[in-house]
Amino acid sequence: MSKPAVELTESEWSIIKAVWETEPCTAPAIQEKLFPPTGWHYSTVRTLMDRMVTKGVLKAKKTGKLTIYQSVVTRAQAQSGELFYALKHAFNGALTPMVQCLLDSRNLNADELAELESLIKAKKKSAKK
Amino acid sequence: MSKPAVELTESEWSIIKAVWETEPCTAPAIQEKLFPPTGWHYSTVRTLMDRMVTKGVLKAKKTGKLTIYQSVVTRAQAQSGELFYALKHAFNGALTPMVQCLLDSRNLNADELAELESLIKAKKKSAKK
DNA sequence: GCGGATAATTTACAAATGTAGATTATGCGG
DNA sequence: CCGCATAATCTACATTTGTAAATTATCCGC
Repeated sequence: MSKPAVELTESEWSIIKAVWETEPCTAPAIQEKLFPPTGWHYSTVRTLMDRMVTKGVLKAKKTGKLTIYQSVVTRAQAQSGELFYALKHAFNGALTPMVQCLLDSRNLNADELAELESLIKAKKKSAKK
Repeated sequence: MSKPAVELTESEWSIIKAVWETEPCTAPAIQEKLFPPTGWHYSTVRTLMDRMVTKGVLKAKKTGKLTIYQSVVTRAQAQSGELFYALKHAFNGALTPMVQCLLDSRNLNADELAELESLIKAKKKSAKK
């Protein structure tokens, strides 16, 4: 029952996003992929990834000389974790103010607003069972 | 133009929330208020608050032997910062998936959904100018 | 079987964060 | 004016995070 609540640092987010796009994958592959935006060297990436294995957000399996990594948490889980963190700390768990803040802090055009509206409509429907 | 993007740790969130409720206030007052939930001692609270002054999220003014603290960032600013952080890292800046995740990860009842809907309606109206 | 290329391992170190004890200063009530 | 209660300051230390160099292991092609 208990979902240990995924919490990722900024660097870890970079890593896990790259992993999701490539897994199963090796550290060198991730390093190469992340080098342009981050400039991280291999040992940096490797250290981060191994720490993430320790934390249980990635898993590693050794095959010959290569270590193959995979994610343990899904993107949705990690997203939820991040969102809950914000909801809990910044909004004391209150959803409406959070959405209000979202609406206020970005300049949404009519299309976007319409899209959000339809998301809610859809949710209403599915909840009504 | 530049809003330096407020970023708070979990402990800092606790502190600043207490400050918002009490300011202007002293460190002992905040410590007392936070002791029940956190168990933090005076020096802990004090250290955190002084670090937050350094970061520019609180300001302090000495009056006699007392140091009086006030927030520099508003609740709304801090909330935006937290939300943006999540939006940027977990959702690559895409609003719709974020809202989708919000809708999915909590069991919202019809009332709540209606409330969200009306928030959006209101926003549409104000945006249409 | 050997040398390179590639990957892994080990070790390091600074900054940030979480937590607080020990020491010192200070204002107020008697 | 002195002692006490309270607050402040200073110092400390462990853990986590960010970053990486140096060293070592290992496979693959020649």
